[in-house]
Amino acid sequence: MKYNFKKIEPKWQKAWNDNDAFKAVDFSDKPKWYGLVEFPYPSGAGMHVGHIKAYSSIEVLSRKRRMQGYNVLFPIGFDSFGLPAENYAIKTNTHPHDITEKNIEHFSDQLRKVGFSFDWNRVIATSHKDYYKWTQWIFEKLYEHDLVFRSKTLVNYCPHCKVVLSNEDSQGGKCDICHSDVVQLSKDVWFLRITDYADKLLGGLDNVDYPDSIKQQEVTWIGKSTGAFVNFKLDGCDDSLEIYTTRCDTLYGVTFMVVAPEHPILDKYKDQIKNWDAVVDYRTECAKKTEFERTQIAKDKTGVKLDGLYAINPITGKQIPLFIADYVMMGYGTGAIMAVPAHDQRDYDFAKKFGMDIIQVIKGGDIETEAYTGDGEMINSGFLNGFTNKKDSIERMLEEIEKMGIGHKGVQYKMKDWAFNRQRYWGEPIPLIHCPECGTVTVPEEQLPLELPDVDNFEPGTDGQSPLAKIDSFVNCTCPKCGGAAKRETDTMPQWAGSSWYFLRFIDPHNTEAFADKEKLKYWMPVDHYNGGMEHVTRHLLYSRFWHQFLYDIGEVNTPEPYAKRTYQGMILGADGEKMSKSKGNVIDPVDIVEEYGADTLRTYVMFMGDYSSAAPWSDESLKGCARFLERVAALTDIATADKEDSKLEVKVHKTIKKVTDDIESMKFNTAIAALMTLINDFTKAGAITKEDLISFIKLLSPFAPHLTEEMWEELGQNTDGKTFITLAAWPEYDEAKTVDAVKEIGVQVNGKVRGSVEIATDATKEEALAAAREAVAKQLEGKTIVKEIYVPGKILNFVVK
RNA sequence: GCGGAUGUGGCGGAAUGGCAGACGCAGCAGACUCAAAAUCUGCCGGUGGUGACAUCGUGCGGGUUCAAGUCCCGCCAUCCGCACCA
Repeated sequence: MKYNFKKIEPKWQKAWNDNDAFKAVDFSDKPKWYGLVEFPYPSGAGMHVGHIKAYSSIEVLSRKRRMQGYNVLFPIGFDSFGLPAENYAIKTNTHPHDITEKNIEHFSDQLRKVGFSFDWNRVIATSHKDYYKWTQWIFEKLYEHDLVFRSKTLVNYCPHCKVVLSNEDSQGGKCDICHSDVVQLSKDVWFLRITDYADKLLGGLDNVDYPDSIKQQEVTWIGKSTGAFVNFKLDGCDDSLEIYTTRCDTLYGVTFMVVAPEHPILDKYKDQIKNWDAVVDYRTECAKKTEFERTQIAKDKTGVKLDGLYAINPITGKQIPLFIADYVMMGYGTGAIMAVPAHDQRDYDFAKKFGMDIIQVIKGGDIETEAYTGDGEMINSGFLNGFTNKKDSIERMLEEIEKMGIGHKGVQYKMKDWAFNRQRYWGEPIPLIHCPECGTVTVPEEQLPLELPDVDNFEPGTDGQSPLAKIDSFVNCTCPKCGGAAKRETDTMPQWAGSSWYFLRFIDPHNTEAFADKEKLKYWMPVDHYNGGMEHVTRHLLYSRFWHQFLYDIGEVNTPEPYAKRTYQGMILGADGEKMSKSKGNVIDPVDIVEEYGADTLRTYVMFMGDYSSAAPWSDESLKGCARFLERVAALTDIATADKEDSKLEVKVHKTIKKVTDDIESMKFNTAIAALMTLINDFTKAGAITKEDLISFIKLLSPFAPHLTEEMWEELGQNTDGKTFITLAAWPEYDEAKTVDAVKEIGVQVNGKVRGSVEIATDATKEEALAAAREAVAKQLEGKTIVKEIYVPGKILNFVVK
């Protein structure tokens, strides 16, 4: 058969579509399998080869599962709210809605051209009102359960995008969207109380199949630490200063305290602070720095001593000085620390610079040169003296602190609550109403969705308000509670809101009564396998687990965790080994490849190019190698003429079935394809093969190259009615007994070095094997005494000689 | 600094402790062709040797083992994530 991808790819895409070949059936008796990929943001640039790689793993697994008799749900949709569309709208004076719909069309077309086996009956888009109705509904549930709160605090702000960002959206001090420096501003912001779920988010990781790298990254991001809160009385004042520490047992070594420049205690006691001007100057200086700068200047400690304000070390009763310094952050712990210079390098550096006392309380190290952070016997510490175990001394001190009533045990997280409102247009309107009489009220459920109104000007206001604030007809409303005049919240939800629950909507995308039917949820959840990018681990993955855990807690879903298994793909780099980018001119457009080489070649290549979770550079030459492979596959119909199966070939076919079956399961797609290439080499050498062998071969290949194999399947007379697809045919079985060679060539070693090889029957006795081996290396054994003979059947023969 | 990963030919990469380099790419040689492309066949880690063969070889240094890319100890390098986190 000649390989004409231009003809066969549209032919089979149409046939699959016309026959609903990939339709997922609710409540089917077959075992269910829910495979998920991260739905794309429909950008103007169209699909990236990265999308193809990210989707191909679940695509291959889905196709294999269908052949193995599963009822497969493999859906696709669009994460269609977001800033790029809005920015583009501003630039080109168009409407984000129109741009988005056009891009969705374009993306759908591209995805179909690659032949992905999505169930297109279930397509969703987060910007459609029948979808965001339920995003708003879930938000209201969160609100009802006190997981939404408003607070005026220091938040991350992107001056370029003019929006407040969550901590997750400003990792590394850079805006997630435009990569410009984020600044810290005090703003009145809506938060989701994700920290209430910190322990559940941690604990849930024990019950899911995620790679360690992903689990570890989430654990680090959540950043749980256990320690103690301790109150230090301010000398001559009624107030105490509360600190957080993980080493309360070093209390005897505290020689000063440091508070963050933004700490409220400063303003309260500004009359007592004699050098208030210096304090204000220092604060101004700090406020100028971005979060990034502040954490980068880690070497040189700066600070100002508070003149006239002192604290009392509660355990020693000694008066100790107070400082402000920007190495203490307002956002972690209490924004104040007890400094133990002898055993904390930061405190040590600070103490050296400002001439503070350094009292050693743990034996070890050399306090003259640096802080000692290791373990050791407690000294200079009253009742703790002699303790050698850190755990015991902390325990004992905690007891004392609680007895004295100056503190208690506590837990801290690095993760912060989720800053949730965005001062932008193209997102879900937050369904809240501000009533002067009743306070904040949610939009009644029957009024959802709260529709995003049309706007002429998408430019965000300079006053830090969303474009919606300019629409009087939207802003002014009546309070659902008292009927009085009220105003709507005009900010919208962040990019991540819609994607925090989309996998649930796929289960029942057209439901108008609920976000999804409970019975259907019970049938399909959890997602069996979810593949996506490493960059979403501390964003989308964390957020969606949080929402799902919440929905579980209120009885809306039946599984505590949304995803049973999560994997990730490695990036496809440009041919130059650099990350693909327009400015470098190394971007590969998947549609160009489909047009020039066909979708099957593209699909096979992205799965063959290397280890799935590692980055690998694009190579046009290697791509051509895959095109050659498929051409050779097509030509196999010409040699499928043998009547009887060659027994050697039979073993090879069974071995390949086993290997491909197992390798796809463990996501070793590259070696699965390599095994098929090896088999085709064997087929070619044999000159003629049976039709049965060819059928097994094309079945194994069909998840990777579905169009070509579908055409061959038809050519081989297996699809006479036009709808008996290979895509739905039974996956080949192998016979374990037939995966073993009757005779195998085995290496023969002398003192661990290979000196020959010998063909040995699989059922040969040890004596027979050794006898044959002795002959094979007779030259090396001559004049030597054999000390030991090792025979590992099927593996190796080794003689230890003297 | 902490956490995770990786290090193997010219390149992408294979190897449940058992003949390192499967498979593919590139390269070389040959066939076909007036020629080129395509295709097919063969070779293809380094060094020495016409050759069978010898010898070295999986980031570096040690160790365990009949046998180490793989296990253990100590380094080095690169990538990713977190980071003055108290």
